[in-house]
Amino acid sequence: MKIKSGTRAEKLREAIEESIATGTFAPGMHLEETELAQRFGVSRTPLREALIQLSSMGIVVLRPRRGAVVAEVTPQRLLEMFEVMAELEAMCGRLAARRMSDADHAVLMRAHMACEAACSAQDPDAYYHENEQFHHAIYAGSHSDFLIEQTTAMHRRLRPYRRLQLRVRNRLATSFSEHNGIVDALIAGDAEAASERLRLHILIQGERFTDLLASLASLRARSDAQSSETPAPLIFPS
Amino acid sequence: MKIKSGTRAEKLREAIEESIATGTFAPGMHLEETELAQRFGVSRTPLREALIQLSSMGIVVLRPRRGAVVAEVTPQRLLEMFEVMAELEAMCGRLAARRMSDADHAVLMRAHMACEAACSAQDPDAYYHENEQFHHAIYAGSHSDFLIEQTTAMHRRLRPYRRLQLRVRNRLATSFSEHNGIVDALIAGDAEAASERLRLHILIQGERFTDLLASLASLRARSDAQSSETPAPLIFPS
DNA sequence: AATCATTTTCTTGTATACAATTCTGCCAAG
DNA sequence: CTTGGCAGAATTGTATACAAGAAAATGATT
Repeated sequence: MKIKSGTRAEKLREAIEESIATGTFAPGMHLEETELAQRFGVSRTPLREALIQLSSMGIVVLRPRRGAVVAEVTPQRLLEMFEVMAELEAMCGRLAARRMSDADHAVLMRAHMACEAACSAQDPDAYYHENEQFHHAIYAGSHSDFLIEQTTAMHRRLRPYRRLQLRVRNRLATSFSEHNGIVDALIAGDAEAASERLRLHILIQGERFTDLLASLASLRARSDAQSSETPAPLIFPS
Repeated sequence: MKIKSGTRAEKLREAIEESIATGTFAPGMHLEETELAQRFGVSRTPLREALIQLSSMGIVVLRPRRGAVVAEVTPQRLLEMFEVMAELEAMCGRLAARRMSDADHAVLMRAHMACEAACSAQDPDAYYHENEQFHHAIYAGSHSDFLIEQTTAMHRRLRPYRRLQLRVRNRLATSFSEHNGIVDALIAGDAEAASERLRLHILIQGERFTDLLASLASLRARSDAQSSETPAPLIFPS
């Protein structure tokens, strides 16, 4: 059992991050320090520190003397994020194929089986969770601490989008079948196959998701008449 | 001419970053808020905000209630950082080979020529600067804003190590000859060649540098007798 | 009526004051 | 000599107060 590590700024960061991920704070929304501080029952000092952290993570944009706004993510940018993610995961896979121990394999297989169960049960929420374990097992298998950190951070940043993705028709079964190929390559120690299959696994998610967002955006644009100055449509899961 | 954008926390971050890069603040050193605030002539508030930013960048480690220390980078970790950097640059190269416009090519060639001049003049400082322009031209050529951001951030983080690297014998000439191959692949639009050559270009730097550090570390270990608890040798350019 | 200048208000940036926790040094007991 | 606990000091975390810049509102001028 882990004791929570205090420092309100830390908890605030998580709370605000959550609010953004769930759409309570919509993209483009202006985050006023005084108002947020009141809402969370703290002073402005820890709140500012939380905002600075979120800014470093790219989740909010902090312009000097002009306050903080929730970062807006265009479909184009989201695609670029998934492309980078695909490259990082591919790298994890390449190293993991060469470096995973028997114990690592066991952890991977356990996560893989759990994915299979969730897939059979048609349970997207369970699959979402087990899928995270599965991918993290691969990151860990790379045995490169720095790579693990970078990839985990990126994974976290894309989390809300991934989650939405799993709800589209047949995605669970397709995803699991892709996992099968990835596991085979990793167990066989085939670095190039593991790398390439992971890259595709992620790229496909990104492309599908970007398509989804683009169609949503065009739908919205049609209903919005001519809303004057929104240079790039703001997109985020509900 | 650009006006500097106020906010002391921002300037503080740069100042501290510089002090760490130049070794004034050595790895493992405890950064005391009150003392630093006095030294820079500001209060603790903007100083803390600067430390939080540096923590997000991985340059300092911030443990709750226990203060900030300059991050220690082991040779192992440094190698891992260069490996990730190599992958990012390779990705930039792959995209750039397909996407660079004539204008992009012109910018690249200008930087390449400047590198050649610095190389001929045996001027490491000039080469260091032109080399940055050269690599940034490739990042920009990828036309992926997110990738450009990530790669630039990583480049910045490795900057002090790169700089030291350029002083080893013949490295300038070797580096420039590698640049030649990269430019050829980019102009020819050969994505795989550009990607692979960039990956090697960076990996070689990382490996050489890690070797250098490891030998320095073992030298130090020998002279240090048995210094009790330094689990990983702290490494940073002077 | 529209536009520009000015003043007012509001928000952010910084400093200081206070609270809470951790580290240090000392003393005592084993 | 070591170990354990207990003040005291020192340092970090948070709140509040103040300063400075930006947005908003007001009024004067064309």
